[in-house]
Amino acid sequence: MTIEEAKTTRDEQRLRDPERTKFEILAVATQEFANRGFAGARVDEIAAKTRTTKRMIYYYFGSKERLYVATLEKSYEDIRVTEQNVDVENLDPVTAIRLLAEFTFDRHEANPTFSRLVSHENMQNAQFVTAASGFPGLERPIIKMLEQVLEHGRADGVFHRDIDALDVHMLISSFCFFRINNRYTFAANFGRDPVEAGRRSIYRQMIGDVVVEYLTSSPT
Amino acid sequence: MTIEEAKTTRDEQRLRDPERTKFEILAVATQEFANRGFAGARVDEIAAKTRTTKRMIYYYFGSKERLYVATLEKSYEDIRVTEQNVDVENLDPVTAIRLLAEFTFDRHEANPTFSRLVSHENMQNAQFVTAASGFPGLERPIIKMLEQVLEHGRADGVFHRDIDALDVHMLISSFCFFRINNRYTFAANFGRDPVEAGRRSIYRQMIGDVVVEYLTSSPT
DNA sequence: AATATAATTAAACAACTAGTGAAATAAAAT
DNA sequence: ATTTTATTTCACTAGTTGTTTAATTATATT
Repeated sequence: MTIEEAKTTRDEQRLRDPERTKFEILAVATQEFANRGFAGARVDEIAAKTRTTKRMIYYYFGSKERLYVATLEKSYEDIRVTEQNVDVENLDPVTAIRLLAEFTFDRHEANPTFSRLVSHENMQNAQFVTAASGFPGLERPIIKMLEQVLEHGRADGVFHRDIDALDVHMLISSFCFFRINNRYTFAANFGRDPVEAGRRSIYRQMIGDVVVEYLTSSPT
Repeated sequence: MTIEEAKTTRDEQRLRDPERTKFEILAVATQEFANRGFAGARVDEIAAKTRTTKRMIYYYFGSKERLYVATLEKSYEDIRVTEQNVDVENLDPVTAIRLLAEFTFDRHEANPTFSRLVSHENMQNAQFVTAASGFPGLERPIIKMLEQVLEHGRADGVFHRDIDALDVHMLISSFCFFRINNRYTFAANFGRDPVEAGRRSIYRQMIGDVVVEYLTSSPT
C-alpha cells in the first residue's frame, strides 16, 4: 500500500480505519523525518499533511519520539524485505558480486528516504537506533549473501583479497550512499550532479568494476 | 589559534577583543552546527559555550543563518588550505594516487566536523552552500592534483580506465566519508565500528588498493 | 582630559512547539 | 440496543528559541 492508495482508498468503504490512519501517519512522518530530521520535523506539519489530526498522532504513537522510532523500525524492516528478494545462489562469484553491488546501487537510488533517515540518525550519533536494540531488521540479508559469494569466490580461486562481507558491504554502500546523499554539495562544489539521469549507468557499472577488480586482484 | 588559546589568552591584556570574540563564536558555532545541524543548533547553547553573550552573536553575525553561513565558509576555506599543502608532483602515478587517497582518508578522520557540516547541508538540499555561490574554496586543489596524476598515469600507460578526476574523487571521498559519518548506524547495525583505532590501517590501505586496482585494470 | 566610538551586558519580547485536557460525535463491534 | 473505539475540535500550558531594546563601559580619538 502506498500513501496515495491509502489516501484515495479512504472513505470508500469505511469511514474509520485505524490501520489506514496509522499507516498514513507513519508514511507522512517518514518523509518529514527523512527530510528534516527528528529535531527539524514538526508534529503540526506531519498532521497537516495527513487526512487526520495532530491529536491522532498522540492517540496512536504517544510522542514525537515514539513516532520517530516507529518510522525507523518500519524503514529498516522494508529494507530487509527488499533484500530478501535478491537471489544470487546459482551465479558465478564475479557475476554475483557485481549483481549485489548493482542491487545496492539501485536500492539507494529508489529509496533515498531510508538513506536520509540513516544520515540523520548518524548526525545524532544513532541514539535512537542504538536505544532500540532488539531493533527488527538488523540481520541484513545482504550480509549473508555477500558472505556466501565471497566464500564461493575464494574456493574457486577468483577472489584473492582477505576481506570480509562487512567491509565489502561498506565499500559498496559508501559509494551508493554518497552519490545519493551528498548529491547537493557535490553538485554545488564541483558542478556535477552525480544523480543526473545521464550519468547513472556510468556509476552503476563503476561500482561493480571497482569491487570486482579489487576482489580479483592480488595483494602485493 | 585554537579555541583553547582564544579562551585562555582572553583577559590577560585586554578586556575587549573583537577579533578574539568573533573567532571564539565562530569556533563554537562550527562545533554546534556540525553536531546538531542548522535547525538543531541553539543560539543560546552556542552563546553559553563561549565567554561572551548571545547578544554578541547578533552584534557580529546578525542572525543565526548568517552565523551558519560564516561557519560553512570558514570550514571550506580551511579544507582548501589543507589541500594546498599536499605535493605529489614528483611521484609516479600509482604512488601519487595512493597518497592522495590516504590524504583524503586522513583528512576525514582528523576533521569529522567538516564532514558533519557537509552532511547536514545535504540533508537540507545544500540550500546555504548553493545560495552562497561565489563561495570561497570551491576550486578544490585536490581536483587539480587528481587531474594531473590521472593524465600522467595515462601517458605512462599504467592507468587504463576512462574516468576523470571528479569521479575518482567521489570514489575516494565516499569511502572515507561513509566510514566516519555513518560510523554509528554501521556499528549499531553490524556490530563493527569502522572508526575503531585497531582497524584504521586496514581501511587506509584498502581505499588505496581499491583505487589503484581499479585504475590500473583494463575495461572488459 | 574630554569626547566619541565601538564592544559588551542584562533583560525582555514575540513567535513557536510538543504535548494535554475535555468534550462531543459517530462508526463499528458486541 | 449498548458498549467500545476511532475521530474531531479546540483551547491551553509550559517551555523553548530567535531576535531586539536599552543601558553600560572599555578603548580609541582628538
